Amino acid sequence: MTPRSRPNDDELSDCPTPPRRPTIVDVARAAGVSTAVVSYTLNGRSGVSATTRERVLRVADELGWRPATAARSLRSGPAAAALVVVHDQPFGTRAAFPLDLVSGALQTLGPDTLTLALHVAESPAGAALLMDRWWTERRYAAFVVTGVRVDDARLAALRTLPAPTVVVGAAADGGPPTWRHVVLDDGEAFTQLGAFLADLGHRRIAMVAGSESLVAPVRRAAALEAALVRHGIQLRTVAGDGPERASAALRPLLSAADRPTAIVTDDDATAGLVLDVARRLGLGVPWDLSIVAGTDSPACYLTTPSLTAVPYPVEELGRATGWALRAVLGTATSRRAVGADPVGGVDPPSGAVPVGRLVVRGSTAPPAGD
Amino acid sequence: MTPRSRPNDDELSDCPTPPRRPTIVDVARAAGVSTAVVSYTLNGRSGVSATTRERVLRVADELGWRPATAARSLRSGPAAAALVVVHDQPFGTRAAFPLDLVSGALQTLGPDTLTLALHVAESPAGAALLMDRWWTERRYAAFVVTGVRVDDARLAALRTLPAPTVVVGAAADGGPPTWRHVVLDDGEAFTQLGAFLADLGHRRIAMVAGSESLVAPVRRAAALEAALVRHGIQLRTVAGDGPERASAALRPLLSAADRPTAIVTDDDATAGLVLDVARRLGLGVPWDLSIVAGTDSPACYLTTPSLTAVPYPVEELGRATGWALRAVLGTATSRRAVGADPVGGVDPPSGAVPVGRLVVRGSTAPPAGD
DNA sequence: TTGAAAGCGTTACCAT
DNA sequence: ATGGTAACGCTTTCAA
Repeated sequence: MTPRSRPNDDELSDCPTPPRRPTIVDVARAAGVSTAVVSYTLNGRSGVSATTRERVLRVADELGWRPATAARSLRSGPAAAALVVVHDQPFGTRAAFPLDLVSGALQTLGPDTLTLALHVAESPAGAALLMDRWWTERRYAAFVVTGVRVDDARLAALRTLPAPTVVVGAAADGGPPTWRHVVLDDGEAFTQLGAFLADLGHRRIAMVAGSESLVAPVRRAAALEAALVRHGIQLRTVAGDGPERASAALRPLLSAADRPTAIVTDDDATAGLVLDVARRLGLGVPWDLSIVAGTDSPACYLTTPSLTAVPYPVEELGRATGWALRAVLGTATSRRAVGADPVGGVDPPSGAVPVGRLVVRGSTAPPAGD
Repeated sequence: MTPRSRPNDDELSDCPTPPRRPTIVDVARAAGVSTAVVSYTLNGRSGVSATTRERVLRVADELGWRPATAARSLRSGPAAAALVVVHDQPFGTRAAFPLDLVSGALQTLGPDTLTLALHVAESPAGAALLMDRWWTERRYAAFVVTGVRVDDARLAALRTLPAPTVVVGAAADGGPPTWRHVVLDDGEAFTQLGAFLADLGHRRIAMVAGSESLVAPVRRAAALEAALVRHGIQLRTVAGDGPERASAALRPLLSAADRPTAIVTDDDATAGLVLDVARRLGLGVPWDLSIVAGTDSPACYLTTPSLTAVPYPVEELGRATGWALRAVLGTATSRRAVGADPVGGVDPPSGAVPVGRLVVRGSTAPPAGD
């Protein structure tokens, strides 16, 4: 019943060596069938009688058989995708984004279907280089790109490979047919935010913009500006990329006679900074100044007062990314079909991921003179 | 000169299909040598004449040859390690830790040598399951474990596999010979912190502890307590795992008549919370209350006043992790030798990673009655 | 329904 | 110094 471990195994030294993992050859021998039958069975394909299938599965289980990734990849191509995170600036508060995104993606990707690995690169160009290398080495079957830059070296590289790609948070279209876009409807959210501030009575509004090399912050600022214009308000924008630049810009802005009564930031950390600068200048929040963080996070309710913020549904973005990943691997010149059943909710991949309604906390109020 | 792409390629449909990547067979044919010579050349092994080597390298480069990961792994075992991050609670402020750690590890790991992938699991048990699976599937050659729990399912699993493992931030020893420990000398740092506070004149000191299921926070609290005992001070400790528990514990603590004059936290976010609660209670920081964050981060100088903090050298921890990874893969029943040259600094892997001196900012001062 | 055998791309051993 | 070739573990025709 117990098969000999290997035919060409030397008899002497099998005690100290760790026992070889069983292969389908072992399973086939133990089950008294050929390897083809085992392969068919283990991949759930038709053409195997029920009794044989059951016996093979039982034997495989008893032997503790597990597929060897490398052998499988050699024939069928890799069954993994990668997200290469660009580690430009030291990670700020939003640094958990990639981890949360992957966490969300796992909810729509079964753990068996397709695995999503995270890697780190120093720059977009470095990330592009890695993806190029890993694609030609057939290490990954697809890639996920987040934090898209204005002229992004990664997208340029992926376009020429061309590898199945999921682009998160950039434009809703473009790229080869093997690309999918996951978009966040933050334009809509910032439009609503504009209306919210205008309705509160604010007329002098400023935005501390995020990095102007990043696509999403630019889009968000534009959406807010457009919304305010519809209320006859002109948005003042100051550069806010990094704490130094932000506080340098904030001090004169908040000291001036016609200082804004409301300030919107692109991220949560900068909103905290605004709060700090305001306090140093003796401005009461929210009475003298309203503050809105453009990206909600746990840090937003740690401050005094807590910060009104635009939600940032990273997990849902991740779920959508999972769907998109299955889509590109279905579409693409893919080397292996993705598994059947989705794991998480039954959401079919719809349009943009909705942001949801502004989270109003203590940092916003009507302007003082109202 | 240009070799035919494949011998058994059908002649008709090679326009639309993406051209096959060249293999060493192609290189061998083009260079007029055998695949063995090509393999030896590309792996930089001796036994190939200089002229042949040069020709082979040139041809391989012209053809754009890249090794196929799967084929290589099939023979030599995987050349990648994985860090499975446990995503218990939503990632807070320290969430960037894994990313920064990997970033540091890349500095001692060449990109070609060994790649380090990041994955996410829902729980320690889930992570253990994944690592078990991926080890038996021969997907990864080694694993990195961070954020070690008191009874950690991951370590138990890794011990039985047994897989080469790098344990970051737990005890300095233990485990099979294929394990390496990367330890942070935060015990020393917290000892110094105790002396610092005592020297300032503080006598009533409290610590808002981190999660008691995590090894590192427990050790840090113990170090502080021991240091203070040597100064005749008894440390009061309150549970601080999560913002809710922390603020629930802080309010009565800071309202009491014998409230502490100094508070130490385990992490940065909790320190911000302490600052907030103190402010609401009308306590001036640092005059009425000194605050020290047990983990420095960019958030620590965003507050008013900025927070005195214990440094947290994650990148250096990462570099040490890189070294440890090379060590376990040298030691282990490893399936492939790790590459030769370290990339970053020439640091030989010494003892514990030093934390460095306390970063004194605005949140600490002698107690009021002094 | 099942078996035999040909790959997949690379490495390593044994001849030459 | 170089060539031939057998693994590595799995998938997938093609026959039986």
